[in-house]
Parts: sequence; structure tokens; C-alpha cells
Amino acid sequence: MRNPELLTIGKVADRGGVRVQTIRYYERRGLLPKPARTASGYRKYSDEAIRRLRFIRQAQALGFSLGEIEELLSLRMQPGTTCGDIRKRARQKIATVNDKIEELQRIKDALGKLATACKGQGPTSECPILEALESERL
Amino acid sequence: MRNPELLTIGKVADRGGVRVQTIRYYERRGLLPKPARTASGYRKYSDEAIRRLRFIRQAQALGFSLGEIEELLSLRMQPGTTCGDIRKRARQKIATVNDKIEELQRIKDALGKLATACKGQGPTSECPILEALESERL
DNA sequence: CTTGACTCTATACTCAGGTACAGGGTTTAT
DNA sequence: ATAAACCCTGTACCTGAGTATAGAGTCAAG
Repeated sequence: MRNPELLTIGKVADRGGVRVQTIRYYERRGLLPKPARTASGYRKYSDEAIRRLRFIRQAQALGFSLGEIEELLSLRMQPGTTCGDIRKRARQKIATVNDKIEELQRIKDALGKLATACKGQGPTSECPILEALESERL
Repeated sequence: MRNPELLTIGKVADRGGVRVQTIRYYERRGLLPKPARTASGYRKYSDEAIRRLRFIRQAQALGFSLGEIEELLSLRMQPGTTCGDIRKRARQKIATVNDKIEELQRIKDALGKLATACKGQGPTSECPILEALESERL
């Protein structure tokens, strides 16, 4: 490569904190636009691609799936979209995250009760945890 | 079938609250013992199978994976196992559930902050949520 | 005696989010 | 000039917990 400033897929992967295959996977999924190519067929990127990767990773860290991220990205591109539309997605996500938290809390409480009921002595045949699991309802 | 009391896979599925294929899947995975067969090759179960299915479903509802449930079941079978061994598993599960809750709480807080920062007016180019997603750190 | 509901096996597919090859071509450094 | 380190495509594989389908056999009822 004559051009030392050429952003190859490997460099973008390094700077974006993902693997090369992941970038190709995102491209297939439509999360990253198809980049230009060199004469020999190598993908060449601009800094925009790195920003896009960062966007994807941050959104993932906030619990958005790749499908939802795709939506966010296309929402951003559509002219009429307002900030409020984005906020709405954020609030929907907050609600689903909250549901998950509540479910896990229920699970934690139930497990806690069982663990407390168990003295830790004796054979498994008398374990209240196992008994509860075999019974009709927790 | 001559015998009206024969517990076929379909009946067990109905009473256990799962599908027929799920039972066969559990059998393949070793979660359910291989049942006896009729002369024509139909699986025939005892009530024990229904109790076992219930155990699996309750444990799933408490966040145990099928692999962990397999462990619980084999732990129960091993002679030397005490109630305390089971309680230990329960406590480990409580810890991982708690970790998940904390992670989701972080996510929820971050999303909440972003949603609050967003006035809901104006174009997406000025949306603080999208800006945050493009920036280095949340 | 045939129809419908059930069962059997084996194999493949689903979703998500990638990861791993195989079998090539290209670039860069020595 | 050659080896290391890249890059390309296409395809298959992974985990988890099932679900679906094909093609065949069986059972109870009308």
C-alpha cells in the first residue's frame, strides 16, 4: 500500500475496539455502510466509520440490540426525526430494563428465602430448596 | 392403546407444561432419564417424570440454566451431598443475579440521565442522546 | 377400514452476536 | 525475493433452549 494514511479494516477494528470479522459482520447487517475499495479490493474507511463503531458499542453497552441500533441509526438519518423520537426510544428501553430488574429482583428474593430456609445440614432428601423446586409453586 | 393409564409423552408434556419436543430434548440432554417403552416403541412414563419436569421449570424460573439444573439433579443423586452443597449453589446464583441487577441499574441510570438531558425538541443533529452515543465515554 | 390424533427417528432450523476456517490475493519489511 | 502480516470471499460453526419438518409407524373411534 502506497498510502500510509489508508484506514484499512484492521486499523478501524483496532481503533473501534472490535475484531475485523465483526466489522464485516456489521457491514453485512447494514449497520456500517459499504466502504469504498482500493484497486485491489481492500476496504478503505474514513474516520466516520470509527465514530459509527463507537456509537454501536455505546448503544450496546446501554442494552440496545443490534436491531434496535439499526433503528436508531436510520431514525437519525430520516429528515423529519426529532430529538423527541430518540428520547422515546430511550424511555422504552428504560422501561424494558426496569422490567428485567424487577424480574431479577423477584428471583433474588425467592432464592434468598430458600437459602435462608435451608440450615445447611443433613442429606439432600431433606433440603427445603430441593423440596421447593419439586413442589407446585414457589 | 389398550391401557388408558399409560402416561405417553403427550400427556406428560401437557401436565408438565412443556411441549413434546422439549421432553425429547431434555431426554437427549440427560435431564430426564430414558423412559421405558411399550412394545411398539412409545415412551411410557411414571409420575416421577412430571415431578422432574416441574423441578426443571421451577429451577429455570429461578434463573438456573439447564446445565446448572443438570448439576443440581446429579448433586441430589450423589450419596455424600448435603443440604449445604445445594445452598451453596443457591447462594452462587444469588450473587450472579445480583451482579446482573447492578449492571442493569447502571444502564438504567445512564439512560435516565440521557433522557433527562434531552429536551425532546429540535433535530436529531442536536440530540444529546445521539451525541453521547458518539462520544468517547458515557 | 379409514381417518385423525398420536407417536417414532433423524435432521435441520431459529435467534443473537459474533467467531473460525479454507483457500486464495496483496503489501510491507528484510 | 521471500516471508510475515495483512486483506478478500464464502461458508460453517458456536452457545442456549428449544422448534420445525419429513417420512414413517400406531392407536382409538366411527
